[in-house]
Amino acid sequence: MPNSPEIQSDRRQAIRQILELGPAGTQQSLVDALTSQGFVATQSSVSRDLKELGALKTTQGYALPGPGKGDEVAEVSGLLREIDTAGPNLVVIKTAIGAAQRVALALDQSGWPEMVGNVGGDDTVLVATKNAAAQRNLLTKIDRASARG
Amino acid sequence: MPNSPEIQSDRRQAIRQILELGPAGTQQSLVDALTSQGFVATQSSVSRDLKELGALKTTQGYALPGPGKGDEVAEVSGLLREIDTAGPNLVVIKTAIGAAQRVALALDQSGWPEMVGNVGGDDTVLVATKNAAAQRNLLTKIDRASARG
DNA sequence: TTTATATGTGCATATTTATGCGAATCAGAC
DNA sequence: GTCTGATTCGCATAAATATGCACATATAAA
Repeated sequence: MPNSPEIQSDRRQAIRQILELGPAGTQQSLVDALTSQGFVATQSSVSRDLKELGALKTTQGYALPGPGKGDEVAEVSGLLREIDTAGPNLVVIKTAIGAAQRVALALDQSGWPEMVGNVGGDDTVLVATKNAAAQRNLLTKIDRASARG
Repeated sequence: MPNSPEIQSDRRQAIRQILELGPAGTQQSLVDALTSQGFVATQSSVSRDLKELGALKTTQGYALPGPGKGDEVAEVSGLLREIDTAGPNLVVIKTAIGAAQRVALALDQSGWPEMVGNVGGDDTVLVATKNAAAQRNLLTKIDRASARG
């Protein structure tokens, strides 16, 4: 029953848009909102999507992280210099001189699930990724975080 | 079985300290941590405490809002000028000229439960509070938010 | 004091969320 | 085409969280 990757990604984009309008009280309410937009999804998928999107559950409901909590990487985005990959399991991040430790810490704190772990040197952070898909997602997330930070 | 208000407030302070050390995965883990500090509480109370504290549930677990999401008031704290009360059900906030609407909006978005509602004029916001205790809590929260903002 | 009102709590449970598992689909190798 | 392995999904259910209710205590008024 898997959808094409496109549909999954469209659905997540839709969730992002819905949450921008305001917090969603429950996952079921998101399912309903998605349904009315023509997406087919269950609470299970929404639960997984929200984790993937890094959504926060506030007193009001689910929301996407703004700058600050839940967005640790954005705070150090100014220190990033260059990002590249080496195979499907490694991301190489060049940072400002001496900033690699700080960036590595921020990545650790982000809790992004596609990272297996990382090591910070002086101006380079090596990030181990689970696979190619996780690697792609990680690059996207760093981009998005940088746009905010 | 109610504890004295002091114990409740101490317990919440303890939760705040625990969360500063790192996110708590589940409410039960908080109960255990509290127990080991000599507090008696159940998951029910912790659930209520977390709501009251405005805690966020992130992918990592429960955490307190830093600057940003969940802390809307901090972002406008620079616009606040003077805060006073009028009876147990009204808080009067003087703001920078023309900023009252913005402050009122931030208060709305905060979702703080002790507010029944509020109205923003030009440089004054009137906030209706449920009762004296809610009013006290609200003042405390605004103070805390201002310290961060 | 007595009475009335309000608040905090735990228990039990309703509600909500997360996840193990198997099936469906996709991508690539052959 | 047929494999093999990875991924996504829904179902069923486990796990976690929120809450109605009753009661104990506090607070205020008389």
